[in-house]
Amino acid sequence: MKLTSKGRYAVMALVDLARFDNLNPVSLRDISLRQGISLDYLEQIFSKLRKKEIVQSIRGNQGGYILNKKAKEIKLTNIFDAVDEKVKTVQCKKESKKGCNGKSSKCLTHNLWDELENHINDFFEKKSLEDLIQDNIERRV
Amino acid sequence: MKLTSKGRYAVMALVDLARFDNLNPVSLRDISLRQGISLDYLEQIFSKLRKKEIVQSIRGNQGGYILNKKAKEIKLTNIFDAVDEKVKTVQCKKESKKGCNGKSSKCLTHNLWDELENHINDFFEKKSLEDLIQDNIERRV
DNA sequence: AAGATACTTGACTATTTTAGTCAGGTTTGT
DNA sequence: ACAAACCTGACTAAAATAGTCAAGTATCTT
Repeated sequence: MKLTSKGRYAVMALVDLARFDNLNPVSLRDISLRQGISLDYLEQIFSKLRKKEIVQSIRGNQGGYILNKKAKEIKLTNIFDAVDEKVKTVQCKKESKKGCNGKSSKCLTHNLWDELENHINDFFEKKSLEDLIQDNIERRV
Repeated sequence: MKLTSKGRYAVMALVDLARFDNLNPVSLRDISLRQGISLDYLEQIFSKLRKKEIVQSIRGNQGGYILNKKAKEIKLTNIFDAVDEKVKTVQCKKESKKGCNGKSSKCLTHNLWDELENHINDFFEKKSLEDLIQDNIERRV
C-alpha cells in the first residue's frame, strides 16, 4: 500500500506554489528547480489540477500558475482526486465472483476495506493546503 | 494508493480460517475454493504467515493450518507485516535529493506523510482478527 | 508399506502500473 | 519578432503485481 509519486508531487508543488503565491504567478520551471521534479511531469500534473480548477494558469512571458481558491479551501482530497490518486482498497463491484456484489452478499472482509477507505479519506478531507503551509512555517521558526 | 491483493487475500484467508478453526486444521484447498483464491498463491501467502508464527501448519493427510495465537491477539498490522504489505507514503531516506534527509532538512510535506502513515497504522493496530469475525457474525444474523 | 493428501520451495512470467520522456505545438508579454 | 511559459498527446523503460508451474517433502490413513 503506497502513495504514488504523482500524488506526492502534486501536494509538494502546491505547497511550494502557495508559499510564493503572493502576487505574481509561479512558473513550473521554478517549482521544478526547487522541488527537484521533472518539468515535463509537472506539466502533466498541473494540467489536471487546472482542469479541476484548483489552479489557474497565466500564459505568456512571466506567466505561471496561481491558486484558484484560498489555501484553506483546498483539501488534500481535492488534490488527490484531481490527479487520480484514489484510495482503492478492493474492487468487488463488477465481478460478483464468489458472491461479493457489494449488496446482498459481501465477501468476508468487505466492511473492513470500506472502513479503511473512510478512515483514510477522513484524513485527507480534514487537511487543507493552509494546514500544510502553517506546519512548515512553524517548523521553520 | 491501493491495497495489494496479497494483503487482502491474507486477511480474507485468515478470517475464513479462523471461522472454521475449531478443532481440525483447515486445508488451503478449502480456503481456495471458498474464497476463490488460487491455491498456489495461497501457498505463497501462508508460507509467509507461518514464518511469522501467525499460523501453524499440520502436514499429512487431513492436515492444514490452524491459528498459532488467539484471534484477539492477531492484529491486522501483524498480518500485513507478514506478507510485506507495508504502508509506504514516501521514501526520502537514501537520497538526500533536494535536501530531504529526514532529519535536519525535510521536504515540504515530509511531516504530512508521516502523519498519514501513523493514521493508517493506528487503524491496523486496533483491528484484530476477532473483530472481523465478530463483525461477520453480527451481519449474518 | 503404499498411496493420498497436503504442505513447501523456488523459479518463472504475463500483465499492469508507474514515472516519467519526448516532440511538437500555442499563447502572450515586451 | 522572440522568448518565456503553458499545453497536449503519444510513447516507453522499469518496477511491481499477481499469479503459474514444477518438483519436491512430510505424514496420516489403511
